[in-house]
Amino acid sequence: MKSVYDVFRERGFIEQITDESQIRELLEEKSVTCYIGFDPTAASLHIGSLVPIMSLAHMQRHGHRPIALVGGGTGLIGDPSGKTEMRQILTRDQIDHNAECLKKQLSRYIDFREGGAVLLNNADWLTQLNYIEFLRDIGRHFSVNRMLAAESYRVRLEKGLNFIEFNYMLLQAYDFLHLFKNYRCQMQMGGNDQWGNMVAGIDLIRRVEGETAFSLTFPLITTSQGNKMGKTEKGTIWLDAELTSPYEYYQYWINTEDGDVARFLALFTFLPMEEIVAVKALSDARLNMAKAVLAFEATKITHGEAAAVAAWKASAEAFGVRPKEDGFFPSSTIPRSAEELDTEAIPSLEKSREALSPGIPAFELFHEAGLCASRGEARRLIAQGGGYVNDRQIGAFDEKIGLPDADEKGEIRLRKGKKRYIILSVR
RNA sequence: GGAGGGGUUCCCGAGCGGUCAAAGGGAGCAGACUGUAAAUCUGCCGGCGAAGCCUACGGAGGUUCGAACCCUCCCCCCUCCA
Repeated sequence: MKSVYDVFRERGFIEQITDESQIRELLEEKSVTCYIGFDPTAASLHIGSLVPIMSLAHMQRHGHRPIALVGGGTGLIGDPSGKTEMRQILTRDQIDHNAECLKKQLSRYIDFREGGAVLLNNADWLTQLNYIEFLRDIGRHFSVNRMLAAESYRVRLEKGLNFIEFNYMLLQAYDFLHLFKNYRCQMQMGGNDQWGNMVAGIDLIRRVEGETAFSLTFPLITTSQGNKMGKTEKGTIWLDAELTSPYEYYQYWINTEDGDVARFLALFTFLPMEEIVAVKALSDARLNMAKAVLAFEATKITHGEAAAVAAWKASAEAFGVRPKEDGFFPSSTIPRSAEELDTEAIPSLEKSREALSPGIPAFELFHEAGLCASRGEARRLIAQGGGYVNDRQIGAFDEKIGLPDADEKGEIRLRKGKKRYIILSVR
């Protein structure tokens, strides 16, 4: 059986790693406890956290013990990076609330039940620290000279760095030490920007405990366009179904750029690599089959099978079914035939008969349906030919939309451009 | 604490008394082309609207017929000196 190390390697999870051969051996031979920190700055995680999440899931699947660490302590100080943003000082209550939400969310991917993964909040120990003690016990192990030489600080030294930010490394290193002592956590994983902090933690553990710990960083995942993942017109793609519906989530993935499909399948699904490799042989429109599989599997992991099927049905209804060739991704549970498609998962809006019978000007409807941010935008959109009713281009911005436009199911399909649908149903 | 430089529309960044809803770029949206891809070209890109009005250039006042642009105070950021 493949070790989780091999899995990380072949699926593209590894950017940097401290001691490759030792880590490989360790992961092959025994159950290892590892941790990743998550910032509780919001009540939901987004796509940017998916790589860390998937890595923890892989760890658990291979018999290791993941710790998801919510950064409640650092959240109390406020993440000082990013000078344009106000330092958001979250209250303990907010942090606790967010931590609860994150736990619930992470439970979809990782099993936190007894004996499984562990969820911790570093506020539990960081807020208990005594400054003088901390300086004497921990601070003395850190060389300022060395910290200043670190790559992660060098950039900041030109732009300005305040003391809180400078301390961040110590706190994170202390977290690692704490987990090492109390949970025998030997490995930290995280984004590549965390490398310096992780190494500081390893260093601290060596100095205080005289033992060796490890770290592994993930590459910063960008699209082949060089963009950060998870940003669209509507903003962040969240993992919470309330914030980003499964349908939208599915749509995000199915719109993956050609060059990213195989890489994303490896990172964001559990499908076997042997099947993913086959994608490389696909090109042009046939590659779209793989995008559908990616979208389906990714949606399934985050929102469950039923939601994924609903998103698939709605997408197939709106955009047409993408054929799957026989033997294509046998491990995927994506629907293979299009029997009953429906539009249930497509965002919808209800309107009463009375409201619709006189007809509503198209631009007002587009605005109200949330397809356009303002009436002005809706006017422009329609004037430029980007507004459609039931796949018919709307001629004038104030064209009346009403009951005659409804089909036998009492549905009117509003569309913005090629991709965004809203179903208006007559109540 | 002292000296200097800054805070402009989603981001970067011009503007430095009227012609400024504010150049240019990026992002975004739409159209054409397509494969719900990319690239390319074109148009749009504060709100409400028929002219016009309203809200915007860190905050609060002031000078002016008129201020993003001048003055005063305040807040924040950066650089150098202590």
